[in-house]
Amino acid sequence: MTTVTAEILETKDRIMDVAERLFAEDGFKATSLRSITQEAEANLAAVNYHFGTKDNLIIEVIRRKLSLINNERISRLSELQESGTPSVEEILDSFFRPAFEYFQDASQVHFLRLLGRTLHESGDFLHQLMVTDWIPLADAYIEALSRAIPEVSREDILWRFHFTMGAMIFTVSKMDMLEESSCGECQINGDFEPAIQKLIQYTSAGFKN
Amino acid sequence: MTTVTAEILETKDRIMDVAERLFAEDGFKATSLRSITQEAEANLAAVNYHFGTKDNLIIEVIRRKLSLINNERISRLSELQESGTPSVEEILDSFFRPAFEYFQDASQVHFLRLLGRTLHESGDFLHQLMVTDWIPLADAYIEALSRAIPEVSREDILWRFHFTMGAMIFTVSKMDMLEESSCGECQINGDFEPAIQKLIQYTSAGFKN
DNA sequence: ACAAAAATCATACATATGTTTCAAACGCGC
DNA sequence: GCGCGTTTGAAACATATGTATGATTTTTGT
Repeated sequence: MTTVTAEILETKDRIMDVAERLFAEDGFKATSLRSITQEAEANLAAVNYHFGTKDNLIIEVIRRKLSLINNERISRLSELQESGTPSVEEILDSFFRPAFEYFQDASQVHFLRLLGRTLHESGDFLHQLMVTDWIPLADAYIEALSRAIPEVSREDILWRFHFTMGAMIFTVSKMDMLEESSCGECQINGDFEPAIQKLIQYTSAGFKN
Repeated sequence: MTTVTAEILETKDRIMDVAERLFAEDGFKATSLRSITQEAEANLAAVNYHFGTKDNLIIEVIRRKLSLINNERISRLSELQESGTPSVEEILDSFFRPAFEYFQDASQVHFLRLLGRTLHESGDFLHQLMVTDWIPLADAYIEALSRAIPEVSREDILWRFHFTMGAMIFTVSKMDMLEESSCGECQINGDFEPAIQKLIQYTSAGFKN
């Protein structure tokens, strides 16, 4: 079956959706295939049928949306570079915004959280993702940033890019922390715009010394 | 036995040391008690005897050093505040430095990595640590930062403190990434001073807009 | 309508896990 | 040396896990 019924999602997609959320909430290792298939109303064997192994499942889960985000990043960065040398703010905007706004559906925040968690785990599957998906992207951005602030040494660019990743990842994966208790003022409510603005303001200031 | 033999560590300490490293390397859930006790040359039952449960083990592992770091932070912050209103740089220095330099032994970087990983996991034990150890500390620092830059709204202070945590955590838990491949220039070699300097420079610039 | 392919299902398998149990060994004060 | 609390030891328990296996149902192409 390759045609999609409008009402009911394919088993494969249901599994990926549930896996995405559960991996994000409880972590990769702590999430059992049984809890995934049960909630997805699929058979346990379905995950091995469609994905082979659990490792392959999370790889496909991450890649299906990360590739969209990263393609959008590259696309926007290229567009910026066509009309001159973009500013640090413009570069960072093209990096942050796709991650936040590509999925306006607030439920998709699970994916961002999963991404953040995964970057802090050291599984073998992560290394594969890094090499194929991350390093080329990072190189393009470091190059662009170097041109935007040539007075900053390449070593410092790398440090600050690293810091910036940390700020962004922590923000997306701990967004619920910001919404609760100690920070009643900063509500998100599915509107990421303030978060993006403040993140750009903070990180661009850090970049420009 | 409560007296410590100079040569040989107590079983309890050996278990904690190994657990700290393995939790940091592979994650909490992925690290089995058997792999810990085997490497610590202890019996499997020893962990349950000394710690009760696995959850309790990681709590004790984290707390034994985090409390030292946090006490040092509070101590340095208080000292700063005794002689006037400290600058953002001084405040952040008192926050970062204890985490990096409290353990000059380079092997203790495992603890920092564990701390970073743990903050991105959502176990029940984490919430307990947050309430008792983290929130009071964060409040003190947010208060100090508010006084250092009164022109910045409290909402922005919270956002920027959040970003700063992300930058720091990602740095300590991914320090090996900085040391390899894409960043041949930035070597650490057990000397955290450059990392601290660059982190302070970056985050203080972000704070001061 | 029918046969081939794709997908689903119940179930089994082998293993790994945290935890418990209870006996043996050990350390120390007397 | 002895007795007692503390610590270690080997093994068992109950359960959870990822994966594999065939049979069965559903879908698809013709």
